Amino acid sequence: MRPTPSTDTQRPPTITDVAREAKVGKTSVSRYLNGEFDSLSEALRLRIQQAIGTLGFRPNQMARGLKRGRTRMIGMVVADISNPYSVEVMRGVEAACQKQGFMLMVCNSDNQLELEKRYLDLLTNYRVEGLVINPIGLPEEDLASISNAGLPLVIIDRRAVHLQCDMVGLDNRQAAALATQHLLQQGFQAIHFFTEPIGQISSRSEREQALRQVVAAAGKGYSASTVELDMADSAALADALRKTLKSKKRSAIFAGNGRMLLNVALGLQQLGARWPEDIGLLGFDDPNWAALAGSGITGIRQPTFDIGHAALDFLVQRIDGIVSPARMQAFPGELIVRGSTGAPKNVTET
Amino acid sequence: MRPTPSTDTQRPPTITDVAREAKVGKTSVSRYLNGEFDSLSEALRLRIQQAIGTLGFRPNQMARGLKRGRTRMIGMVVADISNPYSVEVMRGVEAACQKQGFMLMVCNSDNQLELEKRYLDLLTNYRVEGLVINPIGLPEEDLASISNAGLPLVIIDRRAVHLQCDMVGLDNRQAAALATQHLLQQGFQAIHFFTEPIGQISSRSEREQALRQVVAAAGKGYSASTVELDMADSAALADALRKTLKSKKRSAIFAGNGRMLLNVALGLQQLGARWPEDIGLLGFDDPNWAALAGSGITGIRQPTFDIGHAALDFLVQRIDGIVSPARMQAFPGELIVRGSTGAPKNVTET
DNA sequence: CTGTTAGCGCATTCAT
DNA sequence: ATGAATGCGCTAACAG
Repeated sequence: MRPTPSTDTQRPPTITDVAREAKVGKTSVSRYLNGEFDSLSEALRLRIQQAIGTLGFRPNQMARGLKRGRTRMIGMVVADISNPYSVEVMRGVEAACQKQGFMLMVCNSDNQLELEKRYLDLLTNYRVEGLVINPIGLPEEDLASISNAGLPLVIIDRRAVHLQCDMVGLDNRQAAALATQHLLQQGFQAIHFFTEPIGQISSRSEREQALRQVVAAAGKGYSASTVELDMADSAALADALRKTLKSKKRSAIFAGNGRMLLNVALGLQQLGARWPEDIGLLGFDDPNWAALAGSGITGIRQPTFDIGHAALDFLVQRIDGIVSPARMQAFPGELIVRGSTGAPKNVTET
Repeated sequence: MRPTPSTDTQRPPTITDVAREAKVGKTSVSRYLNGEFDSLSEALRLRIQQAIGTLGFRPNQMARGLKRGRTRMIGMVVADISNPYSVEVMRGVEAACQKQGFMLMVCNSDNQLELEKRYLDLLTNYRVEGLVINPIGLPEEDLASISNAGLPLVIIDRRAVHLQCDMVGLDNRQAAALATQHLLQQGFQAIHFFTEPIGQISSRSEREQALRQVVAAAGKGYSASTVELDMADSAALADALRKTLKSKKRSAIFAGNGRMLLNVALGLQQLGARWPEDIGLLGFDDPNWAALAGSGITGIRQPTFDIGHAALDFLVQRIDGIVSPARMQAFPGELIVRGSTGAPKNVTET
């Protein structure tokens, strides 16, 4: 007996096939699939189980979704999947999804607004039951239209002003203040905040504001500056670094996120500058390589997994029909101190 | 006029709603949706367009999928999403998906075999049209059952022996040989391959074999050893490192992937060992922080994005019905030389 | 060019 | 305890 001919691409067996094979009605099979064993005789249950096995039947989720009006799918759109921060958040979301019986569709908008829109559309069309989004900018209009359409939505790492929807993220003010105080304590007098363009992005502006506030409160003699940089523009970065290194005061660079921290560190290295001897260095996200770079880089660790998990929990509550005003959950950041913010000492040679 | 009452969760408008609103038949709306404008009068087209707009109608992909028998969804299961390698591959797959009009569902099996199985099941139930998988071990049985069910499948970074399906990955032998030759040229005599448990995982064993082969060909005086380590077991790692550091010969550690490289570097740092002074260091994956660690770490860069892209191209060909024996595409690796494999010199003090 | 009809695979009344 | 019939939103014949 030779294998099935070219028509190897059999369409998958349907509930009807199972019913026929088991010599029962489709209804009974459906009941079996939904675990309604109370209303099934032992005999039927066994026949059905048998039939499903021999046919290799798998219930079509599309059809179920269509019928029940719920797909058990969650969509997630991430601004930059190559940022480990996003990946960690995603892991939290996924773990929570699994506990709750949802399937996660992840899309990477790759920092392109157009792509983000497209994915939002697509996910909507696929009738996901909820959306977790870490938006690029903050296309409040687009998001509003989604939210208004009744689709539950939770935003990560951004605070929307005009939009009524749940938000989860870091307590940026607390975290930035914590780090800035540390820098001042360590004797740094000029703090340079290196960030991607702040624009309308709340997490960035909150970090900047808190930084400035703490520095201002420290009195004169202390200064804060902000450098907005495009991640791709390494020339601009080098310029800014050179300028910063010339500062008379004891200076430190505060990187707005893990990627920026990487770029800054690489840039400093190329310029032959070392931390903390030539300049202090500290960044958000505490990437896993932070201990390796020179004498280690001080960082702010975010509870990324929890953030993702919390986001999905919010979402599921909405899906389950809870009504409540928009909520906001801000997790505290933790300061991990390493060599790059060591006390000023120019004594390297013994 | 107060806002819509509690029933704010309106079900989305359907094609029927549009048809009624535009005073046309559902068929015409369907035609409109599918771009069959040739068979639509200007008048109808406009009315439909109008109706879609005012209703905010979005075609239900589930229903379309059910009807047409194709969902335009691709499933991807990744063994470890927190490995940047996987993320980069995923970006390649996603980019290709978009070009081809597919939607990608990504799942992270988190190195748990059970989870992997579950996700494979789930994706199958959702009737994805193809599967890209970077398997944990190589559950050939499970994969075989999928493949035999007629679902196109492409495996990433693994070579399946008994399984007939397309594979995409690195040319592990070439890459490992290239790196090993470099180490020998640089004067290293004992090469220690640090890897996660090799098991049935072809990429790992191929790397090891190529390494041993090159070392063997170099003649006596040269030696190769393999250390298999669980990523979580830092004590075992420390032990292994201590042992390696005691070696009389000029030694180098060859890390089996980026994560292992990170752990090794951190471990060495904790032991106070430096590269290349105390030991040579080199690893697969060339992580983006490699230049920052000490005098930089030499790495093997993989064309991850291309790998992902190629995988999806293979997959789509299968989906489009191409019949051909299992194919295998192996991309070459590139050696990025940095300080960690510098020539042996114990002259650090001037 | 346009509309009517009949399912896609499944869950759900409603009978029996 | 079981099954027949109906419809979810959409596309694809098949008529006009």
